[in-house]
Amino acid sequence: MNNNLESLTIGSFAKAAGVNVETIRFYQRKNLLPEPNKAYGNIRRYGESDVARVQFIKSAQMLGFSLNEIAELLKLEDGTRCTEASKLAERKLGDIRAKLAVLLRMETVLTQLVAACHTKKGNVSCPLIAALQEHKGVAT
Amino acid sequence: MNNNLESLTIGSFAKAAGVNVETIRFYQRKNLLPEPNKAYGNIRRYGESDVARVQFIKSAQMLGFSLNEIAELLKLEDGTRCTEASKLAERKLGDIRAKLAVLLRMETVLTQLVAACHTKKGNVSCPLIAALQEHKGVAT
DNA sequence: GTTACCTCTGTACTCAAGTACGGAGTCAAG
DNA sequence: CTTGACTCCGTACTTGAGTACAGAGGTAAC
Repeated sequence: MNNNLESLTIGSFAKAAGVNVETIRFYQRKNLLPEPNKAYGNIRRYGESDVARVQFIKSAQMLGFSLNEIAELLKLEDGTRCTEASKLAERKLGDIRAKLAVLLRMETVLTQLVAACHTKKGNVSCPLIAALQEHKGVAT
Repeated sequence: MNNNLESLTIGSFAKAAGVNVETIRFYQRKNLLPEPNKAYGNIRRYGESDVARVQFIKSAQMLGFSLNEIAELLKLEDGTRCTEASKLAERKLGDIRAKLAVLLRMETVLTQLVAACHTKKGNVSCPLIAALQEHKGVAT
């Protein structure tokens, strides 16, 4: 199950990670993925950890992080020195908590909307925008 | 405080919403914003609700929603018929909860990382990727 | 030892989401 | 009634994130 040796060619790697081969190459050019040293025959091999890394990139993208920001996050994984890492982590935590707050508010409002629809069965409008504004009432 | 009349020209509107004038026009072309009927002199006027709408778009973008997806979310706000709205809301809730789950996991891991750095003051590496993988162990 | 299917490198194309710009019209102040 | 700042409309350019493709080489199976 934990087959950790570098055994995948770029094609099967891409398939395993659920992306295009060209995407892999693109990430390598961007230094989001290390270019593995090519064993004999000029052909590169990849392992499970590379697959996980690509999936992480994709998850983070879904959350609105750009590839540059993801590169920062990956620096944490890659074990930068501690002070530096912790600075970075704290900044990223800020971003993440801000996103969490907005998403949570969206979730609440949508849940209420769905509930309202189910009970009232009438025309309901959704104060989605207003709900997201609430926190702004505090300080402008 | 709640100055709700349509009083802003596109320039002040853009400034109030924190975006470029061209962005406003672009959103209008994309039907993310209604084009207000131009009063005399061929010049359009905007109100507070338009500002809120643009800010909503920007928030949702930060969270990884595309403009097309945001258009869907805005349909909810705009009071579509209830059955339809509730279907859409439930789908979007799914998206949002998935994002929440990932963000929460990121938050946990980063928090731990920061704590570890502060106490150990040594070299700590961050199992960020591994942490995001955990849920995948259940069903592949 | 050739055939079919891979990989490698590099360059070019695409698509979403803006940004910039040119030329014409508008408006408020001086 | 002109000047400066703003708006309108349309088209073109830019940037981020890939995708596609051409031409050359590798490789495993027949």
